[in-house]
Amino acid sequence: MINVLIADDHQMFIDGMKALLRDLPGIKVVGEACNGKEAVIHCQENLVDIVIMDVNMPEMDGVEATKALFKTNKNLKVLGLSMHRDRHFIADMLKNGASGYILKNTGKKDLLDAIHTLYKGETYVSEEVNKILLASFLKDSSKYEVNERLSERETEVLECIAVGLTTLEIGEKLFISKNTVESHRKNLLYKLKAKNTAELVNNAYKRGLIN
Amino acid sequence: MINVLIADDHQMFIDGMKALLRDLPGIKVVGEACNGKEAVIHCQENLVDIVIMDVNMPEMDGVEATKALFKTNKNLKVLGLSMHRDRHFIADMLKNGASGYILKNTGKKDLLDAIHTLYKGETYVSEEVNKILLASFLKDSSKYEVNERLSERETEVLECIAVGLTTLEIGEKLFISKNTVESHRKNLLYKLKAKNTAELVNNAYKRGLIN
DNA sequence: TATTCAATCCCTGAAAACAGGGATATTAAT
DNA sequence: ATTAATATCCCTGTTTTCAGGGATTGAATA
Repeated sequence: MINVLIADDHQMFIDGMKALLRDLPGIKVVGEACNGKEAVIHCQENLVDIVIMDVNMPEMDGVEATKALFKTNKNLKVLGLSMHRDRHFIADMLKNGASGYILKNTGKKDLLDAIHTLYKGETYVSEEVNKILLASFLKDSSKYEVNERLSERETEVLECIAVGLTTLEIGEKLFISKNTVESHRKNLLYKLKAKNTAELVNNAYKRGLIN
Repeated sequence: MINVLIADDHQMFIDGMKALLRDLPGIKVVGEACNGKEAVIHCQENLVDIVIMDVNMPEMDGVEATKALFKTNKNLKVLGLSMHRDRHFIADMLKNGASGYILKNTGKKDLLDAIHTLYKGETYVSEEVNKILLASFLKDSSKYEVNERLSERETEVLECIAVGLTTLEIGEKLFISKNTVESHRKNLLYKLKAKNTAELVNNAYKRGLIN
């Protein structure tokens, strides 16, 4: 019997997934969580084999939750799940201990394949995810890799930018000079490969850095 | 027997929903659609009582699809569905013929309540949706209402802004003068109540105008 | 028919963002 | 001990956006 936990911030998705897995032999949904924190707590207190983990969640996102889970329990398998076909999420999840990744626009078959593959101790990525990873690899292999993970400060600045604050206003709010904010801005543009503020916010959404 | 069609752009959500409704007496999922266009076509060719319609979809969104469906078949009931708790979507759906609305963060119970209520010919909005509508009503009742619906052109410009094009570049791409683009920009800022480009993109995402 | 609305075009001046340098202190990792 | 990353601060000049006017056309609607 494979014990599965579902972590997603949309109850209806959880309910649907539970119904999907309900009648399947060998699979049992033993719990649900609407954010990363709940997922981690549940796994510490109960026996869970596989966590189906959405990446974008409030409180604690899927990447952080996976990292936390992997630290305490190496036997636990995490299956990453997201709407966005963004390579950074996929890479972050796999780097931090996830054993598989599928997109929400793939269907039931891929999900079941993934669960069974993970339970055997192997890695599963759906066909589309594989393409994304391959394309990403080919593009980056020759160049030096930029650390696209944002620092705490950068994330703060990003959030301020998104709600419409100007550089000066952000400086006042965070008690730093406007020059500093401009530096963070530059680094954000670089890291998120954006040409201007509009694209910055757009890319931040695409990567789920804002919700 | 209630014949249900599910329209959502995420296959996994459709599969989950199908599983959820599978074993229920009196309900039968007779079809699925991954965009508004498919939903409309399916309803023209098959007998459908209720369409569970996601708002954010490619090709043709839920609002447009509902409008189209309502023109040809008044007996058909549409249940609006979205992740975002944005009052504009809810209002747009209900104004254009939807008989109910629920959010994806509500669970199975609300969904079933909604389906049965709609089938009886009544209107259903979940508790949370009701709160949103009430708050919206209280806020707007005294003021004149701004038509926040974007024109086609404005939507085009919005999309260009989001991918990082400048006013000049947008003008070149859409074969209009930069002055015209600036006008659209101004109207967009006004309609989406944004102070600048960053907040504009942010609000557009929050309302699901970009995906 | 009159009016409203979308879409187009035009202008100016101020504010903000962007490109592009450079610099220092602290901390964490190699 | 050195390096790398983070966070901080500074400057200049150019480009872009924003706020604020105004105007015309055509289509749809009341």
